[in-house]
Amino acid sequence: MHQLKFERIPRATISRLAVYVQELEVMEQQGIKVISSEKLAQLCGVNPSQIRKDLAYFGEFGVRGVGYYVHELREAIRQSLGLDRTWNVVLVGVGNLGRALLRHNLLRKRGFVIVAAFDCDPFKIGEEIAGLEVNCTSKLPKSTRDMNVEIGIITTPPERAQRAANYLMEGGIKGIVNFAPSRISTPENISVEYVDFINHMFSVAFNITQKQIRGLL
Amino acid sequence: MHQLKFERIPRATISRLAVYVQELEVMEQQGIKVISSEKLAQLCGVNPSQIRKDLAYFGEFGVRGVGYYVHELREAIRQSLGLDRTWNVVLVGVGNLGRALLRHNLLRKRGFVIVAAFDCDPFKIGEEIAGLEVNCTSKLPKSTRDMNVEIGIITTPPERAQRAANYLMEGGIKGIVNFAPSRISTPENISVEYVDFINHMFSVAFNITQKQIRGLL
DNA sequence: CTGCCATTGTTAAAAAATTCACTATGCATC
DNA sequence: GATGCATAGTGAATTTTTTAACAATGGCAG
Ligand SMILES: NC(=O)c1ccc[n+]([C@@H]2O[C@H](COP(=O)([O-])OP(=O)(O)OC[C@H]3O[C@@H](n4cnc5c(N)ncnc54)[C@H](O)[C@@H]3O)[C@@H](O)[C@H]2O)c1
Ligand SMILES: NC(=O)c1ccc[n+]([C@@H]2O[C@H](COP(=O)([O-])OP(=O)(O)OC[C@H]3O[C@@H](n4cnc5c(N)ncnc54)[C@H](O)[C@@H]3O)[C@@H](O)[C@H]2O)c1
Repeated sequence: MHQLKFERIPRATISRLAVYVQELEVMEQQGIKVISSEKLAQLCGVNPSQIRKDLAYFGEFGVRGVGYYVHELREAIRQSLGLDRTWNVVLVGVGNLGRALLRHNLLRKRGFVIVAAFDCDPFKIGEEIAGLEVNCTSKLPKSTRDMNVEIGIITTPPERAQRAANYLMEGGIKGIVNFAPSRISTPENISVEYVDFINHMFSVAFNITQKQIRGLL
Repeated sequence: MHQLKFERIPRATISRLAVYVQELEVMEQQGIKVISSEKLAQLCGVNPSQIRKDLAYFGEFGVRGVGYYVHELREAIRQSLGLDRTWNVVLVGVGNLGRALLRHNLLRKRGFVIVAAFDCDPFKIGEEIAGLEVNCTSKLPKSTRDMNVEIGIITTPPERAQRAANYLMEGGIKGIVNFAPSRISTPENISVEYVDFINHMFSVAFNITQKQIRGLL
């Protein structure tokens, strides 16, 4: 009776589901078999209703009076999000951050496999990082088509992000995760996400300032 | 008549303000002197009312019939957020990501100065990165107090994040930006922000999947 | 097999955030 | 100095998201 809802799913829900998955994995490692929304909520720093609601978008995964089976819930979320498969990814801009991401194993663990890396700097082309050779950006469109890549990661300087995005789109990419602090323009059918860490710095600074101001009153 | 409002300011507003600042800086470099909420909204991918509302939390910065003076608006936002000063920051966990952040100059440009870096790996201690010597984590609490550090960045593996946070709190830190994918527990008076990039990967993957499902119907 | 307990799934209420629509006002022009 | 125009500021309406409350139900004890 549930199976597929046509409600729009809030962006914030996806964000939280990522957190749930992470916490569930830790529990699984610790051998915890069952968890209630109450306890999970506590660990994730959210409201228990919120968890039940988030999950309700996708189906019924719990057992009333018992809770959620940790392993099954994790699997259910992964499936719901379309993460129960491998996604081919390319990375554009092999600088400090690009290298860190290439060497990072969490992506692969989640099914995102970086199959190629590109840079426009001749000194970087040919270099090998994490078992991957850096290629010239001009080869990007053909490579991504040949390798059936669906997602592109941009880690170029901000003023180059649009150019990188254009290459990716030329290569038939369907989604972009942009780490550069600049907006890019793309047609409607491309999903774009911006990873911005400076806003978190702003937020912490602002909160500290606020508390100090409040404290003075 | 405005000066200080006691409304709670939405987290999302701060996030957008960071985007506005970035776009305003680009305009300033291009020599653009004045911008309307309409145009800025277009560049930032938001609604013009949203911009006016966001700014209204802090004051009146525009000129009716004209728009906003780019430089003044940028300054006004920076001031409103408490970014018109220098923030001393320390970083814990000098791995791939930690190094990338240490070498990154956007932080400094925004007034966040990393004054010390710590790691527990004896092979890393003593190494110099971006003009900063890596110190032993055991020295962290004393150092942060001595250097008047207010913000800590965590880039350790997730299972070490809590420990890193404890050291930071021992050092009298007021806010934490955690790049590790694990929740940390802290007393109320510490501001914590989680930088999570995997949820953006999830989101793009999910959106692509959704579109494909929709397309089939 | 019955009834109780715990905890989910869900509906309703509340709160928060966004967008709209309009009012106010600074600036330029005549 | 008055008039028109463009655009900011703002209160109200709308939409979205979160939280609370509770009815439904699986498991377990007796
Ligand atoms: N370093 C960090 O910790 C960090 C953190 C968050 C965000 N960022 C952002 O990520 C981006 C990269 O940061 P970084 O520190 O790695 O910078 P970087 O200068 O070290 O690396 C940028 C790389 O992109 C390459 N490049 C430039 N134009 C290109 C193009 N058109 N096509 C392909 N490659 C191109 C350069 O050759 C260079 O290798 C920046 O936008 C930065 O603001 C960095
Ligand atoms: N690499 C990336 O691109 C990336 C991106 C996003 C998030 N992250 C997250 O950031 C964190 C760091 O990632 P990484 O790739 O740099 O890992 P890494 O293993 O390269 O670096 C971790 C560093 O932390 C140090 N460390 C461990 N325990 C410590 C402790 N108790 N005190 C001080 N230092 C300690 C280690 O010695 C090591 O140098 C991880 O949690 C990762 O999930 C990484």
